[in-house]
Amino acid sequence: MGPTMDGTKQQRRGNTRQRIQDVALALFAEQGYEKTSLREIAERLDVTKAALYYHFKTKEEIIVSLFEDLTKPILELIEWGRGQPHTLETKQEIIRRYSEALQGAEPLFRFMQENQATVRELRIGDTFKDRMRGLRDILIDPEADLVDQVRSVSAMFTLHAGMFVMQDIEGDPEKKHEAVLEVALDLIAQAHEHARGTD
Amino acid sequence: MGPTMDGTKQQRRGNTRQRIQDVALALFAEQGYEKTSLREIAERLDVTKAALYYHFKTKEEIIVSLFEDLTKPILELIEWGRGQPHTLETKQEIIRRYSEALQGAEPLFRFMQENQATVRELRIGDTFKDRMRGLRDILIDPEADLVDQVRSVSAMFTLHAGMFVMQDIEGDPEKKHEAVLEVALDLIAQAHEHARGTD
Amino acid sequence: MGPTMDGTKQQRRGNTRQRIQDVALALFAEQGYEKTSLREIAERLDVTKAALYYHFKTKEEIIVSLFEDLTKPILELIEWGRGQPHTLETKQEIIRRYSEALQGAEPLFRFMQENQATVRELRIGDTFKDRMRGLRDILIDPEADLVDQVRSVSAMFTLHAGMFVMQDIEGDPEKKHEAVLEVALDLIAQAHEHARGTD
Amino acid sequence: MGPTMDGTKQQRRGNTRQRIQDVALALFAEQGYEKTSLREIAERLDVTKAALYYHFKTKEEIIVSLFEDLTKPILELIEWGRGQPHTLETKQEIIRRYSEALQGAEPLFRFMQENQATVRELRIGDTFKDRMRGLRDILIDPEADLVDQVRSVSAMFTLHAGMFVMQDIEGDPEKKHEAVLEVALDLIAQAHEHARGTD
DNA sequence: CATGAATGAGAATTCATTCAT
DNA sequence: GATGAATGAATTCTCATTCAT
Repeated sequence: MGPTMDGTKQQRRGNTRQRIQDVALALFAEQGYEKTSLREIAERLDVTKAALYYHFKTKEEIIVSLFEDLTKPILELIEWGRGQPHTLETKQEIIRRYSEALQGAEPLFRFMQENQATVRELRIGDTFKDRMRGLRDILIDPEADLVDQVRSVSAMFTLHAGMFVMQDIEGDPEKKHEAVLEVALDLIAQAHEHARGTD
Repeated sequence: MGPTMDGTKQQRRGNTRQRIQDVALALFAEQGYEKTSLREIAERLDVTKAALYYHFKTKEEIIVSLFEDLTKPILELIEWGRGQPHTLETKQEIIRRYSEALQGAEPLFRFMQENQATVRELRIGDTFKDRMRGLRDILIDPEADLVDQVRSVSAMFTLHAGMFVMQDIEGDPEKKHEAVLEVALDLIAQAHEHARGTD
Repeated sequence: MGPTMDGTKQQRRGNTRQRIQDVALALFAEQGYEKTSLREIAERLDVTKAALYYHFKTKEEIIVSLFEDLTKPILELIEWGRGQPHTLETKQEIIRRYSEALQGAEPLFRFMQENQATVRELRIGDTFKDRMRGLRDILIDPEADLVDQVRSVSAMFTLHAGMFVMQDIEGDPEKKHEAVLEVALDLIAQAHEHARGTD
Repeated sequence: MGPTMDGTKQQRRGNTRQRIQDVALALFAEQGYEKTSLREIAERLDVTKAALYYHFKTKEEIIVSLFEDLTKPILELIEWGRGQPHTLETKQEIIRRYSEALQGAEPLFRFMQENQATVRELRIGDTFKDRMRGLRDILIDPEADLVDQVRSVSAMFTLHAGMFVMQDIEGDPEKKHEAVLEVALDLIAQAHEHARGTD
């Protein structure tokens, strides 16, 4: 007498919350947050709007929960980075792992990138900005040349651009990804070298 | 008993269309397109919503008109670039002028960047993408190494990042701008050099 | 074989039913019936909404049960009054005991007074009106002068007003209560005297 | 081509706001505030819900506007009373004019009385309480005997009771009204006399 | 040029209620 | 005795848009 008596009907177990998150994220990423209505999410799941409200108190809470669940790796990355010496190796490791984290939650980050205006007004807005700043502060030497500071920021944004803009450049995705990572690592290396020379 | 009975009130001549555009752009850039209602725009201008409809047939047309008015420099830049040889000098000139164009219409580009999901669904979406691609095709050598192609794209995005993300790095705005430009030019130069070697 | 099937005093072992009533009454009295949701009641008790439905078939049944439990003294008072002669003493006793009944179930009566529009649509509405009429018919001599009939009604309402409006007049609560009772008794006495004179 | 082209259609002039107020007050008084939905009001007027929102920003604003329009006489009465000496004549005049004011806006006052719990949460709640206190302070001598203070309050509440409760006592409405007024005046007189004696 | 009045569609949210477990 | 999960109906409110004047 398990909770699933047949495989034909949908499994109404404890996974509804998860399914809401999945569908919501897909729609948010595709159409944007404002353009995605709860009606649409509910319809796609074949439940009522009220069911969504059983699992999430507000529409915002859906995106907040996604954010919290999916950006944990980045939070951990920042915490790890803070404890490391500001060496080139650390920075390279940050870039590499950040790249991986981005890929691990691609739809969420596409959403964050394409709905910045919206996100700014949401509760996650500040949290997100804080994290970006956290990463930046690990990558940047505050006394470094301004140009090199820009290089570090540029490295991060190259990864972002790599996710979205590079998509319509032809080529093997795997290869493109490697190329993006290489440019980012290169920028970081350039930024770091000069800084050393300046020391 | 015309609309202007005294000269004390603001000059309600023929500039209403322009004023609508200004206020709309400011609000779109600040809050996003969906979150900005026509009521809000009208209120800020102290006219009725219906007045907006005298000047623009739809809400979308307001943003379209802004886009068309403000991105003309970029369109011209692309046309100019297409007629030039693919030399480093050309590319550098493109980067320089693109940077200027971005600054000349900062709120619009901030809006485009922060409302990508929305923009994609709007009529301007495709136009914008086409322009980005136009620029890219001038900057990129299709036979170049993938890594160098990424460098070129990265140069463009460094300019974008420079507009928005760099804002909360401290420093003289003028100097920051120069630094951003330098990194972009540097990336372009690196991309070009290798390509030459490959030739 | 229902969980509550005895006519004697309740005080069931599982006191949840009682707790629901207590919390519900407190909230109904504070915020009104419509503004108080079952979710709120359940949350305050730290049970689920469904638990409420185990004890009461509907929201209305909660207030009905409260009404029935708490107005029994008044029902008994009416029954007692009906068997008495229409003397001044009887009327005075009614007023005195009514005043006590009101105080014994203050939150309920505050609720009834402040939610008349709602109560009217509920099942208890008619019952309540019947009781009020019952009391009135004991206090009023139908052949008495209209002015004296008003005096009798006014006596009752003075008690009501005493409960709620007098609260923000300063003074010892006990003393205020006595003063209210005195005015009510006085009105009844005046009404009665004239009636006698008319006889 | 005046605003009315035919008599068949409803007169869509400047009276919609007024019509909304009328229908809303009727429904609020009949069913209570919460039980009356904007849909119902709109349907009864044969306009859309959105039309209501053109004239009133929120549901609450409808009742606020009614309150402000209809209780002005009472406000003026209080202001007048404040400037008068605290004689019996003044108090009697207050009672008389208050009684008239109540009758002039009967549905509103019935609504206020029967929806006190709701009104308390609304913006008008405090205003209303203030007015009641204003009246009370004119009628009451603060150094008077507590019993006489109660008499004054009771006079006011007799008028209230007279509006609503007396309805189901048989008799000519005009006569009943006079009787109610007489009892109220009587209470005020009794309260005043004693006070004089105490002075 | 512009307004006043209105609409139709749709949004997020809340509620009392149900029922299998 | 109670819960977890869900529903259906309703609610307040907002928005882009229209049109006669």
